[in-house]
Amino acid sequence: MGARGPQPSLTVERIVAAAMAVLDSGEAVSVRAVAARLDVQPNTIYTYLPDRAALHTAVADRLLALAGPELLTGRRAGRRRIKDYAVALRTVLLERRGAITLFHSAPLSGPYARTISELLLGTFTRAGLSDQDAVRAAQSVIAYVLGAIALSTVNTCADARPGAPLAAVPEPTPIAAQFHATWDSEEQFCWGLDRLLDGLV
Amino acid sequence: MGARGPQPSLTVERIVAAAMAVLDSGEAVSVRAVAARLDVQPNTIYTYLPDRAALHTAVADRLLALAGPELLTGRRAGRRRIKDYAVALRTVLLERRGAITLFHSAPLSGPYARTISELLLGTFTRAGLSDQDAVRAAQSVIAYVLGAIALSTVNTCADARPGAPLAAVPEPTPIAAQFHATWDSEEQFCWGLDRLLDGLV
DNA sequence: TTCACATTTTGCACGCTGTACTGTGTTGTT
DNA sequence: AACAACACAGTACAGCGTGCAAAATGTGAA
Repeated sequence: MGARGPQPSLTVERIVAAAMAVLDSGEAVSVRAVAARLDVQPNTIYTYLPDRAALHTAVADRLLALAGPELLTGRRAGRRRIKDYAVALRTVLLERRGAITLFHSAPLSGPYARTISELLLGTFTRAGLSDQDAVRAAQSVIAYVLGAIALSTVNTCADARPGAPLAAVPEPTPIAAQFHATWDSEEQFCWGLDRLLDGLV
Repeated sequence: MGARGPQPSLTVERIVAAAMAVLDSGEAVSVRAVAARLDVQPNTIYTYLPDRAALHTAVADRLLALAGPELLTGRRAGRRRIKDYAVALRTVLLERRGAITLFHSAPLSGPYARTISELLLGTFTRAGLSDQDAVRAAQSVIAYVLGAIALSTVNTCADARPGAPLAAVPEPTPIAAQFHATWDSEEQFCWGLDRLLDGLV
């Protein structure tokens, strides 16, 4: 039965690994860049993955795994577990330029994404929330975490630009200056996450 | 002094308006699409804006304005104002495919972004928060709102794809099915925002 | 052993993107 | 009238995702 034709030279696994290498090297995760790293024509990728979005989904899933889903298990308090994983994910994503954008061009449908959803849901139901509220809580946490990371990268990448601000901007209030200076602080990230969790559990 | 050379045929204002028209028509906001709508060569845009990121920043700022910053003022409770504006922004961004992505490729440095920052900060300080906590609270709210909208669009756009899931996925728990079905619900959005605000004020 | 066929991989191509460079024409200032 | 500043077009390049046809390659059946 089955496998006629030349032996496949790649696997999805190897493609994702190459994509991770591309990401680590600072380049964008394009189909062509990944193919080049595998010494293969770009089209070959399409034998294993339907399109670029699938590639992005797979890499995003790998990043979720890299952050260490095991942090979401164990005997510590559920709240502590969530914070640990969120901080680890933040680190993983901020260390790689362009990593967070993968989450915007591809759905969270990979196996690790599902695992993490389940773990989050379990944590919240064990904390006493109803099924529906657990769903809402988990989605809220994910929204906050990914949103915060996205804003942090967007605003820190941009401050390198000296550019003219398009329109005359009035004096930034002292408090507003502080506002724009602290986007990428881990402490800020944790503070907001703690306040959200205050409302959840 | 000043304006030598031929009279400019465009303004940043007209460019942003054209970009909004492009966005409303469902196309992506590319330099070329905007230029085409203005019956102008793509390069002409660069006379008025330094690069694509600046265009995106300007359009993102316009979207923030379209949501109605006046919702953030007035005599109603601060919490209510925040919720009203967040819901309006959500609607504005979800109505336009690709709108949220503008916030990921461009910094929030436009005048309306600053205005909204100030209004948020004012709301939180008036609620009794210290300057530092107001900064943190405002950033947290922005992170949640933009993150939730991003996840909502990513996951609803993707469900249209029938595609193979890359790897054998086990039975989705009933609760997990619910999880993936409610990404784009306004009620879910408000619930999470309420919980966050519970922790903030 | 030979043939047919399924399957991978390639080569080529198309249309799209952002944007750098060069030249041309218009304008206000000297 | 000459000049300098400026807007704009034309051309071009390198990159992107990906569709399609042909070639290479291996296995199962005859």
